[in-house]
Amino acid sequence: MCWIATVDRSDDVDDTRLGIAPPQLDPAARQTPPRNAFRSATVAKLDLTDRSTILVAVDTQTDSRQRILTAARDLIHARSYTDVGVAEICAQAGVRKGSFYHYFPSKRDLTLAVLDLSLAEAKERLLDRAFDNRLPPLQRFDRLAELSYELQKERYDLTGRVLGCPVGNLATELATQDEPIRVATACAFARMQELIGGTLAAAVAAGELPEMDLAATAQAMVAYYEGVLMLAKTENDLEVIRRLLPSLRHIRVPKTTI
Amino acid sequence: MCWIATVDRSDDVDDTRLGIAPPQLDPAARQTPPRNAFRSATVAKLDLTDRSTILVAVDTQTDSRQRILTAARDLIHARSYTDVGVAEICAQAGVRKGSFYHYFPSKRDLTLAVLDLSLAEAKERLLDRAFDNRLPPLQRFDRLAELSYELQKERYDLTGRVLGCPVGNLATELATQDEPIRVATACAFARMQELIGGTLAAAVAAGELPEMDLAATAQAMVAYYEGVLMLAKTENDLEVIRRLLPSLRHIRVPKTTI
DNA sequence: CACGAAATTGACTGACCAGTCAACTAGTGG
DNA sequence: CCACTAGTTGACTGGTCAGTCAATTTCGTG
Repeated sequence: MCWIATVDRSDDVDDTRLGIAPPQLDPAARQTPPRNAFRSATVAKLDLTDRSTILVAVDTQTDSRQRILTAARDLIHARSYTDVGVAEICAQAGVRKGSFYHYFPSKRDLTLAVLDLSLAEAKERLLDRAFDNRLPPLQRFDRLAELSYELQKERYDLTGRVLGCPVGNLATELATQDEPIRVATACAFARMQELIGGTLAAAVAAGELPEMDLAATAQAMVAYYEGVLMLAKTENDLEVIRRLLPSLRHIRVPKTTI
Repeated sequence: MCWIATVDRSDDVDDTRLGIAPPQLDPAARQTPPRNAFRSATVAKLDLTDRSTILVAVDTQTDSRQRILTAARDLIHARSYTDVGVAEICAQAGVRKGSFYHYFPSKRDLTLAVLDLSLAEAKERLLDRAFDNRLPPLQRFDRLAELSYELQKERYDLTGRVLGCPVGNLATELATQDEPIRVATACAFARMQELIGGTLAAAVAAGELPEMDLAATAQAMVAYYEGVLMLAKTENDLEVIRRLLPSLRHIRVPKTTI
């Protein structure tokens, strides 16, 4: 669904990607915005040669789903899955319960979607930046430690608490009770392990690190990473991260010799 | 409250400590056991010179409190604090709700008592045995890894699940929401850190380990330990413990040089 | 026996839980 | 106008929650 509006050129409009192909835009469409329309605006610079305005394509799809997701992500991260109810999530998202169940069949499905969202965010803001191939292998661990500290600090500044790792928190709370969530969190850890394993392999190939059990060392690093965040959360002290996480680079599991 | 009974000497009676001082024992007390009395027996070897029996002092205090404690310990360890209700704990303990609140003012107070119980058990079955002064320092970490595996296996054989560390589980779930529990779990971690720190100091003094930041290394080891248990729980795989935990001995945080 | 203390019971309180679903609203196209 | 689709509402269902507390039972002592 699409709607077109003209926006004065002086408006501060962000030039973002167009979610809808130009042929579907109808310049003659009505100009009154539908309910909630401006929540998901995307901008299309079309023909500007004889216009003084920018045409804006507005995706009328509501953003209720997204609001539910982000509300759930924040509440569950700050507390726990079981402690945060659907009613509270709806209240924070500004929707009613029926809307919630329109978008998510169950609380668990919402939480699996929250996990996907958290992973996407961690990928963009943490993993891709830390494990950038342009960085020397060992420096990636330092980068990981720095970025992790910064992200935890961000939440701390908002909430007054060290919140720990959203994946680790959910795994710890639910692994014994909810198999799909256990599997999803285990997959998340496995992905992080792969990234670390790739870095370790590069470092060994470059002669920067000695031979070792790569898979086990990568997994041990994931364990250490999660453990440090757990301790920082328990102490409610960001300095625990700063003090302990840089030593991630020294974690080693030697090859087993029979 | 105390009651005395004579027990035939051939009975297999454990020689344990006496909770009640001898002058309070009345040899003429009646010999019929009160309700639930045998649940909390303590043994007193008194005057045996002209007797063929052992006198047993039986504490008549009911064991309802203890049953509530152990029920809560098992349920909360297997699931989570928020997910286990008071009603369910009472059902498993075989008491009614009023009894629960007779012994514990609140669910949180129960959980603090559960933490104390878990710590006492960990001290007896894990920490005192692993950190036995008769063991060479580095062997203590190996012993810690072995015993931890055995204890987790014990729960796994009963429940079909790797349950993780009860302290770490509670910390992760509740640190941001319940200050007394956060503090209690932080204290538990600090105690483990002290034991480890003492072992590290001994190893450094014996020339078995190089200089390092002792406090940070001990804390890093606690983090690694907890992280490994979390991963094993997430994977629901005891072998994760076997593969990763022995490397605990290699964790190092060097002294910071300015 | 009587009495006081300890222990137990369980109905009750006010609140919250995940999920259901008929009714309604909004938008689009014919 | 109507039909259809997408989205929203919120009362309802059957259940659970932590905690309260008067009544009852049990225990120990004199």
